[in-house]
Amino acid sequence: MAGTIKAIRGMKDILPPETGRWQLIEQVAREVFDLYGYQEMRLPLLERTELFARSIGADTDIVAKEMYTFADRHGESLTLRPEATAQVVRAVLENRLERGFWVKKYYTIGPMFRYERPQKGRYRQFHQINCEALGTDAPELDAEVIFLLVDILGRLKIEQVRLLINSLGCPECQVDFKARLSLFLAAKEGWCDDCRRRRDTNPLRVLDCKSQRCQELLRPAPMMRDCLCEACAGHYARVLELLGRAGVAFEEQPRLVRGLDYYTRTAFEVAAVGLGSQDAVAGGGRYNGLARDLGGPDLPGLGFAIGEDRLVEILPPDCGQGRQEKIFLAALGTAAREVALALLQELRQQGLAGEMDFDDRSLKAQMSLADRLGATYTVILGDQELAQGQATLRHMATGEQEQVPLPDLAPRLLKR
RNA sequence: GUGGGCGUAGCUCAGUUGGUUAGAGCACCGGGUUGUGGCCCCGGAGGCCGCGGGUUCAAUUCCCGUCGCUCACCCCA
Repeated sequence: MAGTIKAIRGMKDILPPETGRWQLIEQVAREVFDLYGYQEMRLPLLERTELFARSIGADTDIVAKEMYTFADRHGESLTLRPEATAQVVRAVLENRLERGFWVKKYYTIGPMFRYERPQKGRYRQFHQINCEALGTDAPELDAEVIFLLVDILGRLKIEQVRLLINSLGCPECQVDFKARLSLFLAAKEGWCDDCRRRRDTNPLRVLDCKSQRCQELLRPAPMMRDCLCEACAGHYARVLELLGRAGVAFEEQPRLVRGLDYYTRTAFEVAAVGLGSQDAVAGGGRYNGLARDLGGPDLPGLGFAIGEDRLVEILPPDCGQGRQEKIFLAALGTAAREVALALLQELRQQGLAGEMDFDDRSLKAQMSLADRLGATYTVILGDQELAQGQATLRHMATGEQEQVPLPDLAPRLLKR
């Protein structure tokens, strides 16, 4: 329609029946979170810009060119959240939730915003299911978080995914590694334009360049694995061991790096087929220094985000179709409508879904409506039925009909 | 930010080597059943052929621009 207002670029309406798939995903996720001891947080969409600049890293693509940032009416710089982790940590610190010796486990579900060029699986408003666990550096927690993620995907019958894992080490390992990597990169020629740029800005990113030429050149490059300090190496080995014992299939991906600066040690990603180039359905890792970077105490933690939009895409097609039993009341005339409305309310109070038409349509039209709404039974109430204190009950699939006394109708329908 | 592809009915798409009333399928509305849905048959409604400019006697068609969608790069979930 020309001239009508349309949704803005990169943002889309999520409509039925697709909303059923979203509900299913969230329902399963909530069940699993509950099983693992997680509680929900509902957080603001807006935060101070500084929160993201300090946590994600001022030089990252997200902060440097993808955030929806603006000044509010008092001139304060605000940003629509591009991710949730920084915000969860902020909320934990602000509300003093980090106190106590146990592990704090939170999840949050909602929209995130990044000003990127939209494409398949990538929107400017997208939705994440976020898991964060804080309070210990124990590798068992890394394993448990990954179990949780695998559990959600498994219950949703998501097939054909790969769990990629790596360790990014601690800041000390990273300094060592970056130095060695930079020397290596500088000593070689033939890098693509992007990588020549990244050589200076973010050498780690060269590692997962998709250019075949660059990957060739990288073959003899130093590996993060070889730069891990003893503690980090031990931590990583233990995580892999625990995953293996639990029978969780994973692939070590020594080149896996993350685009957010706060990650340390364990980093992982779930890649799916059938999503085009934006194939990361979930990603996460450890962020032991994040709380401190945000002015808080030393609070190790890790988490992940599931890209809900992408998950919906790869969910088996028959999922989330919510086939609710329902009845339709076809009433003819004002008096019948009144009786029908009362009956309908009674059925609904008892938990049986039902609908009726209010616009005095023909029986034919009402039958057609009943069919479209997917009614299993239609109750026909007209003058004839009313006069006899009965209603006609029609089973839609078979077409069988019978006369039922009005008082017996509700019990009859509810009993089946 | 860069590059490719595509914009015709609500949806999926034909079509016009530039020419008079622009088509199909699905969906929608009505009729075939004055109180009975689906299937079938018949009929109907629904289009500034994305927008602006140019070429031309004539543009939905060719050219330029623009906007939008889309895929890829980049980046990430």
